Amino acid sequence: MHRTDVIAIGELAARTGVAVSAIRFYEAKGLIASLRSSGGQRRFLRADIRRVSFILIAQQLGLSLEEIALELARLPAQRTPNAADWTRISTALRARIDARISALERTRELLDQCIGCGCLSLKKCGLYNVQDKAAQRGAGPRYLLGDRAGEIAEVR
Amino acid sequence: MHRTDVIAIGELAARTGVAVSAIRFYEAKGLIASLRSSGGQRRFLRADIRRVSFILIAQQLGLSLEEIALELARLPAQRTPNAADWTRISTALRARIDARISALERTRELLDQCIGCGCLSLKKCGLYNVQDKAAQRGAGPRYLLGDRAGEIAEVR
DNA sequence: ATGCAATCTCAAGTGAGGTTTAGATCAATA
DNA sequence: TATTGATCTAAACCTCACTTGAGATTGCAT
Repeated sequence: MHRTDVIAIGELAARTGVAVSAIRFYEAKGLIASLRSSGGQRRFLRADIRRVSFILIAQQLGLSLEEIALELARLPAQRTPNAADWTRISTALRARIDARISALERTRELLDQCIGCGCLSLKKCGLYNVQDKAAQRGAGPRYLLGDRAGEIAEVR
Repeated sequence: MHRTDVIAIGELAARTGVAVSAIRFYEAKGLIASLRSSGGQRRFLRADIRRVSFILIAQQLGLSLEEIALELARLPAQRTPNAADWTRISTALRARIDARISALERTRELLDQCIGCGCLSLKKCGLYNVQDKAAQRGAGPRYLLGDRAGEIAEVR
């Protein structure tokens, strides 16, 4: 039983290593919620420390704040997530990690083929016939291509 | 020996899958250079297809355009890079890929430990200290995220 | 010679993920 | 009680990596 069951924004910041401004930003984006003191200051539940921690971890795995918000929406807001909550969510993260590793391994394989021949075609040694075939894809926001690490940039 | 030894910006765009505007942007940032036609239109060398391909690959590996510019600055600008050039640079990329894979595997291991214990507690969870800043795509001050990822309580 | 797509420049806009600033108010200590 | 640090809101600003728009010019094909 803690003396204070809610914490101020500064303490949440200190406990998570996140700037106060970022916490307000996360709240504005709907990733966390706050109560208010009589004077209008934010008060957070202790469970929010873990929610913010989750945001940081998920960010490191490449999820956007929007994607993180979707995951967090499935967590209980009013209590500390329990083992079942965490298992569900961390299993989803694991799939994400696996996918990234696979993509990187594929890229590495393709690159290895290139290191020998000096081409960057990422195809089987197209050093002298780079000019074949026209291109496939038009423009588009690069961030949309994020999950396709191995497919990009094949010179055709 | 080719009929056209230089190509227009549209062809470079088509051959790399990058938008014309992005190519102009890369040139403005000094990642690639162009000749000009008598009328002032950009003309690129065929080698620039590979330079642009390199930009895309390096981006996938989490390098910023500024970092990529540094690598590209070590490539010959006025001739097609030879096998030795590409071997040096692609070997550097390979090291980068290896590092990212290792980091992700470490993260996965920590996550696996967490999927049974249900912890999301800062001090105990190794995930909290994982540094994989390059995992993100898209814009934003990623370097700040990375710099802060391991620190605790940077509050002003 | 004409038409039209491609290209040009320069400026401004976009979106993610925040930070900074300004001026005002709150809340815990001396 | 007075003060001082923490917090408040709103809006502006920031970087990165581009895209979009406007208005003018170029260059290839009929």
